[in-house]
Amino acid sequence: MTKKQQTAARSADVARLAGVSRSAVSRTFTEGAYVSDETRRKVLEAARMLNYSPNAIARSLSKRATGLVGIIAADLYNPVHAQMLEAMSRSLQARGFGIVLLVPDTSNFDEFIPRLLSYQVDAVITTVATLDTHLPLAAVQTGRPVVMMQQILGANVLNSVSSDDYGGGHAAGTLLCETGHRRIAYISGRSDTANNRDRERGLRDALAAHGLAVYAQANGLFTHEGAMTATRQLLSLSPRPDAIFCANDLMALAALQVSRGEFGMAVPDDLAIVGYDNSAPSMWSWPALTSVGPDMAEMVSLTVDMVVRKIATGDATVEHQVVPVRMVERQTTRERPTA
Amino acid sequence: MTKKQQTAARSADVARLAGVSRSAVSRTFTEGAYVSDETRRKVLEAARMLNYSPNAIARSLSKRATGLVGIIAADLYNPVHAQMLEAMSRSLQARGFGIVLLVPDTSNFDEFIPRLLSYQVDAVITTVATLDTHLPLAAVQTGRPVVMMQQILGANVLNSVSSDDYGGGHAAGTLLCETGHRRIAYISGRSDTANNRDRERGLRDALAAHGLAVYAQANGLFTHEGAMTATRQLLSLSPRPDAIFCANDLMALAALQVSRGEFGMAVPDDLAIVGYDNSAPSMWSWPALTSVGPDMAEMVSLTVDMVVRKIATGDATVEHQVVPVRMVERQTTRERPTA
DNA sequence: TTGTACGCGTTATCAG
DNA sequence: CTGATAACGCGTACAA
Repeated sequence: MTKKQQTAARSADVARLAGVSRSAVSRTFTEGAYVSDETRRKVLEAARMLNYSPNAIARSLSKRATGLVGIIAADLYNPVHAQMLEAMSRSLQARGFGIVLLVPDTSNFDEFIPRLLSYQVDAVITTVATLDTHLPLAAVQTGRPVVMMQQILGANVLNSVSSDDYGGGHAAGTLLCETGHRRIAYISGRSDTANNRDRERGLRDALAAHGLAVYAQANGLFTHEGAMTATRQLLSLSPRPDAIFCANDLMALAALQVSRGEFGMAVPDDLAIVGYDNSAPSMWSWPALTSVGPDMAEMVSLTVDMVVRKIATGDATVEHQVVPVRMVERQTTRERPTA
Repeated sequence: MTKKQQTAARSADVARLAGVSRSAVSRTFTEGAYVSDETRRKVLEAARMLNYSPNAIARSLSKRATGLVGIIAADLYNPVHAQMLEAMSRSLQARGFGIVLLVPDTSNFDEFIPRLLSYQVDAVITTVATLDTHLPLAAVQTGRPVVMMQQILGANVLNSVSSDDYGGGHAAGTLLCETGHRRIAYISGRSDTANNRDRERGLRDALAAHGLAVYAQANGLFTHEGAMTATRQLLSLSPRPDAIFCANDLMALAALQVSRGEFGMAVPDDLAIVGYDNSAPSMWSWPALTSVGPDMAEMVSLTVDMVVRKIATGDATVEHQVVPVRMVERQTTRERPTA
């Protein structure tokens, strides 16, 4: 049919076929440039025939902007991260940006950032809570906007859009107190994260307001496996806790599994469980998991807005946005007594 | 400390500082090029001082290769897709490639492929099972390697690395028959996918070999919500099925939830459930889900090998790789009688 | 409105 | 082994 096009058509080819200059072709494919309708028509016609589309790489070199946003993501086995990545990608794409994905490997973190930057991404978004601060900082030094979707300990000089971890922990503690629990345990996440620190603080303050302290605590490292061990520890206490708050849903599912499967406990009658993130799997378990978490769509929307704005304006001020969280009561907690 | 570098250093800057030519700088940063140790040392020194790293965009333009691989992914809420994306990214990065992620939106599928191609990716990998065939075909027309990690109906002209769906369905059917089930139901996935077609065929053939037919069937569309409805339908039959095979894990979790939560059934005593994919959540439920699925690492490895090889050699022959599946018996099926 | 000429930052080629 | 010079494909003053 068409001739075997070993090499793609360039703007020069289109120009020749349309009988115009290369500039005319360029302008036709540039938003808001002066081209007569007649010229534009001829160019588009020729472009269609040659199956031409502008080379974004060359365009980037000339415009000194790539229209690419770098996303640093990891732990995609955690549904909340996967969901965030997908939503972010959709939103960015809808705004005309492309995405360069970077999945850092714990071994060679440092090699990757330079590589990401070498692709001249216009901005960087990161969703990893345990990043070394010097990585995003390296990106910042190049003058690119960097937005973190997790607070990173000691990285206050970076833009961030995070959720109200303190409020979330507080809400969980309050719910458990108000539904009559007295021995409330906590399965924490990695202690080097602001997420864990703030959720824990919120929990403690809520319990204190009800005259309680955390009954017991174990570190689940944000992983399912870690939380299985942690749950076994906590449930070996005597008397057992009557409620567990977990710093994420993955760990709460582990607590559910262990308490029912290994200890034969009834949930929520013997043990109430509250997770964090309000991720999809919290709806998939039985009983379905009570969980507190942010409006993900809102977080993504704020982040993308911020990034796009900073790219456009070059605004270099540091901003911190915090989105509120919402408690979603499902089946792993008792119903609140009607006031 | 360092002077505010509004604009990044270029190779010319390094060359000037090192007292050499731009070519020398280029060669220093090019694998296996002739540079004297002395020159290299001077260049690296200057580069370090200026915090220089080569501009990959400019390099791409000149080399006519970007080192970028496009990945088309979607449905990241499905853990198996998220896991695959992460593993693929890691593997590709380890091989020196960067990743351009594309999350197609059902509305404007067609706009995205050209955009992906405009970034001159060296190859395209797709994990979406319901892609329109003309999209990957468009990529193929540009001469780039395209590898699909799902068989797409009617796309035999595209390279593929897929798992043995027929064998998986067959294994599930066989297991259920051998553990004494007689009323085996099937919750299918989207009927426009090869995945669903082959898993179903495998199931039917396995049952037939035991003198059975599928007791009942409902379409769960590969989604959790769809499967909840499907499960309700199936369990409303009288007599009820005594086993359900689901075309993915998400749907199996829904079956588990509904059968226990809404119908008060015991699993696996009243009802056996088998999922597909052997994804992470299959280990998180209680009882843990019996599931059949491929070795994901193997699939990723084969895919990346194929892509890298085809990029390097320009080999345009079409290949189909099929990786075997493995049945992982957990707690939602009875133990096999000891032979 | 159109075309010319130059620049974007790098690599490949080819003399030295 | 090194350095000048020409691509790579496109955007954009500038002059027409």
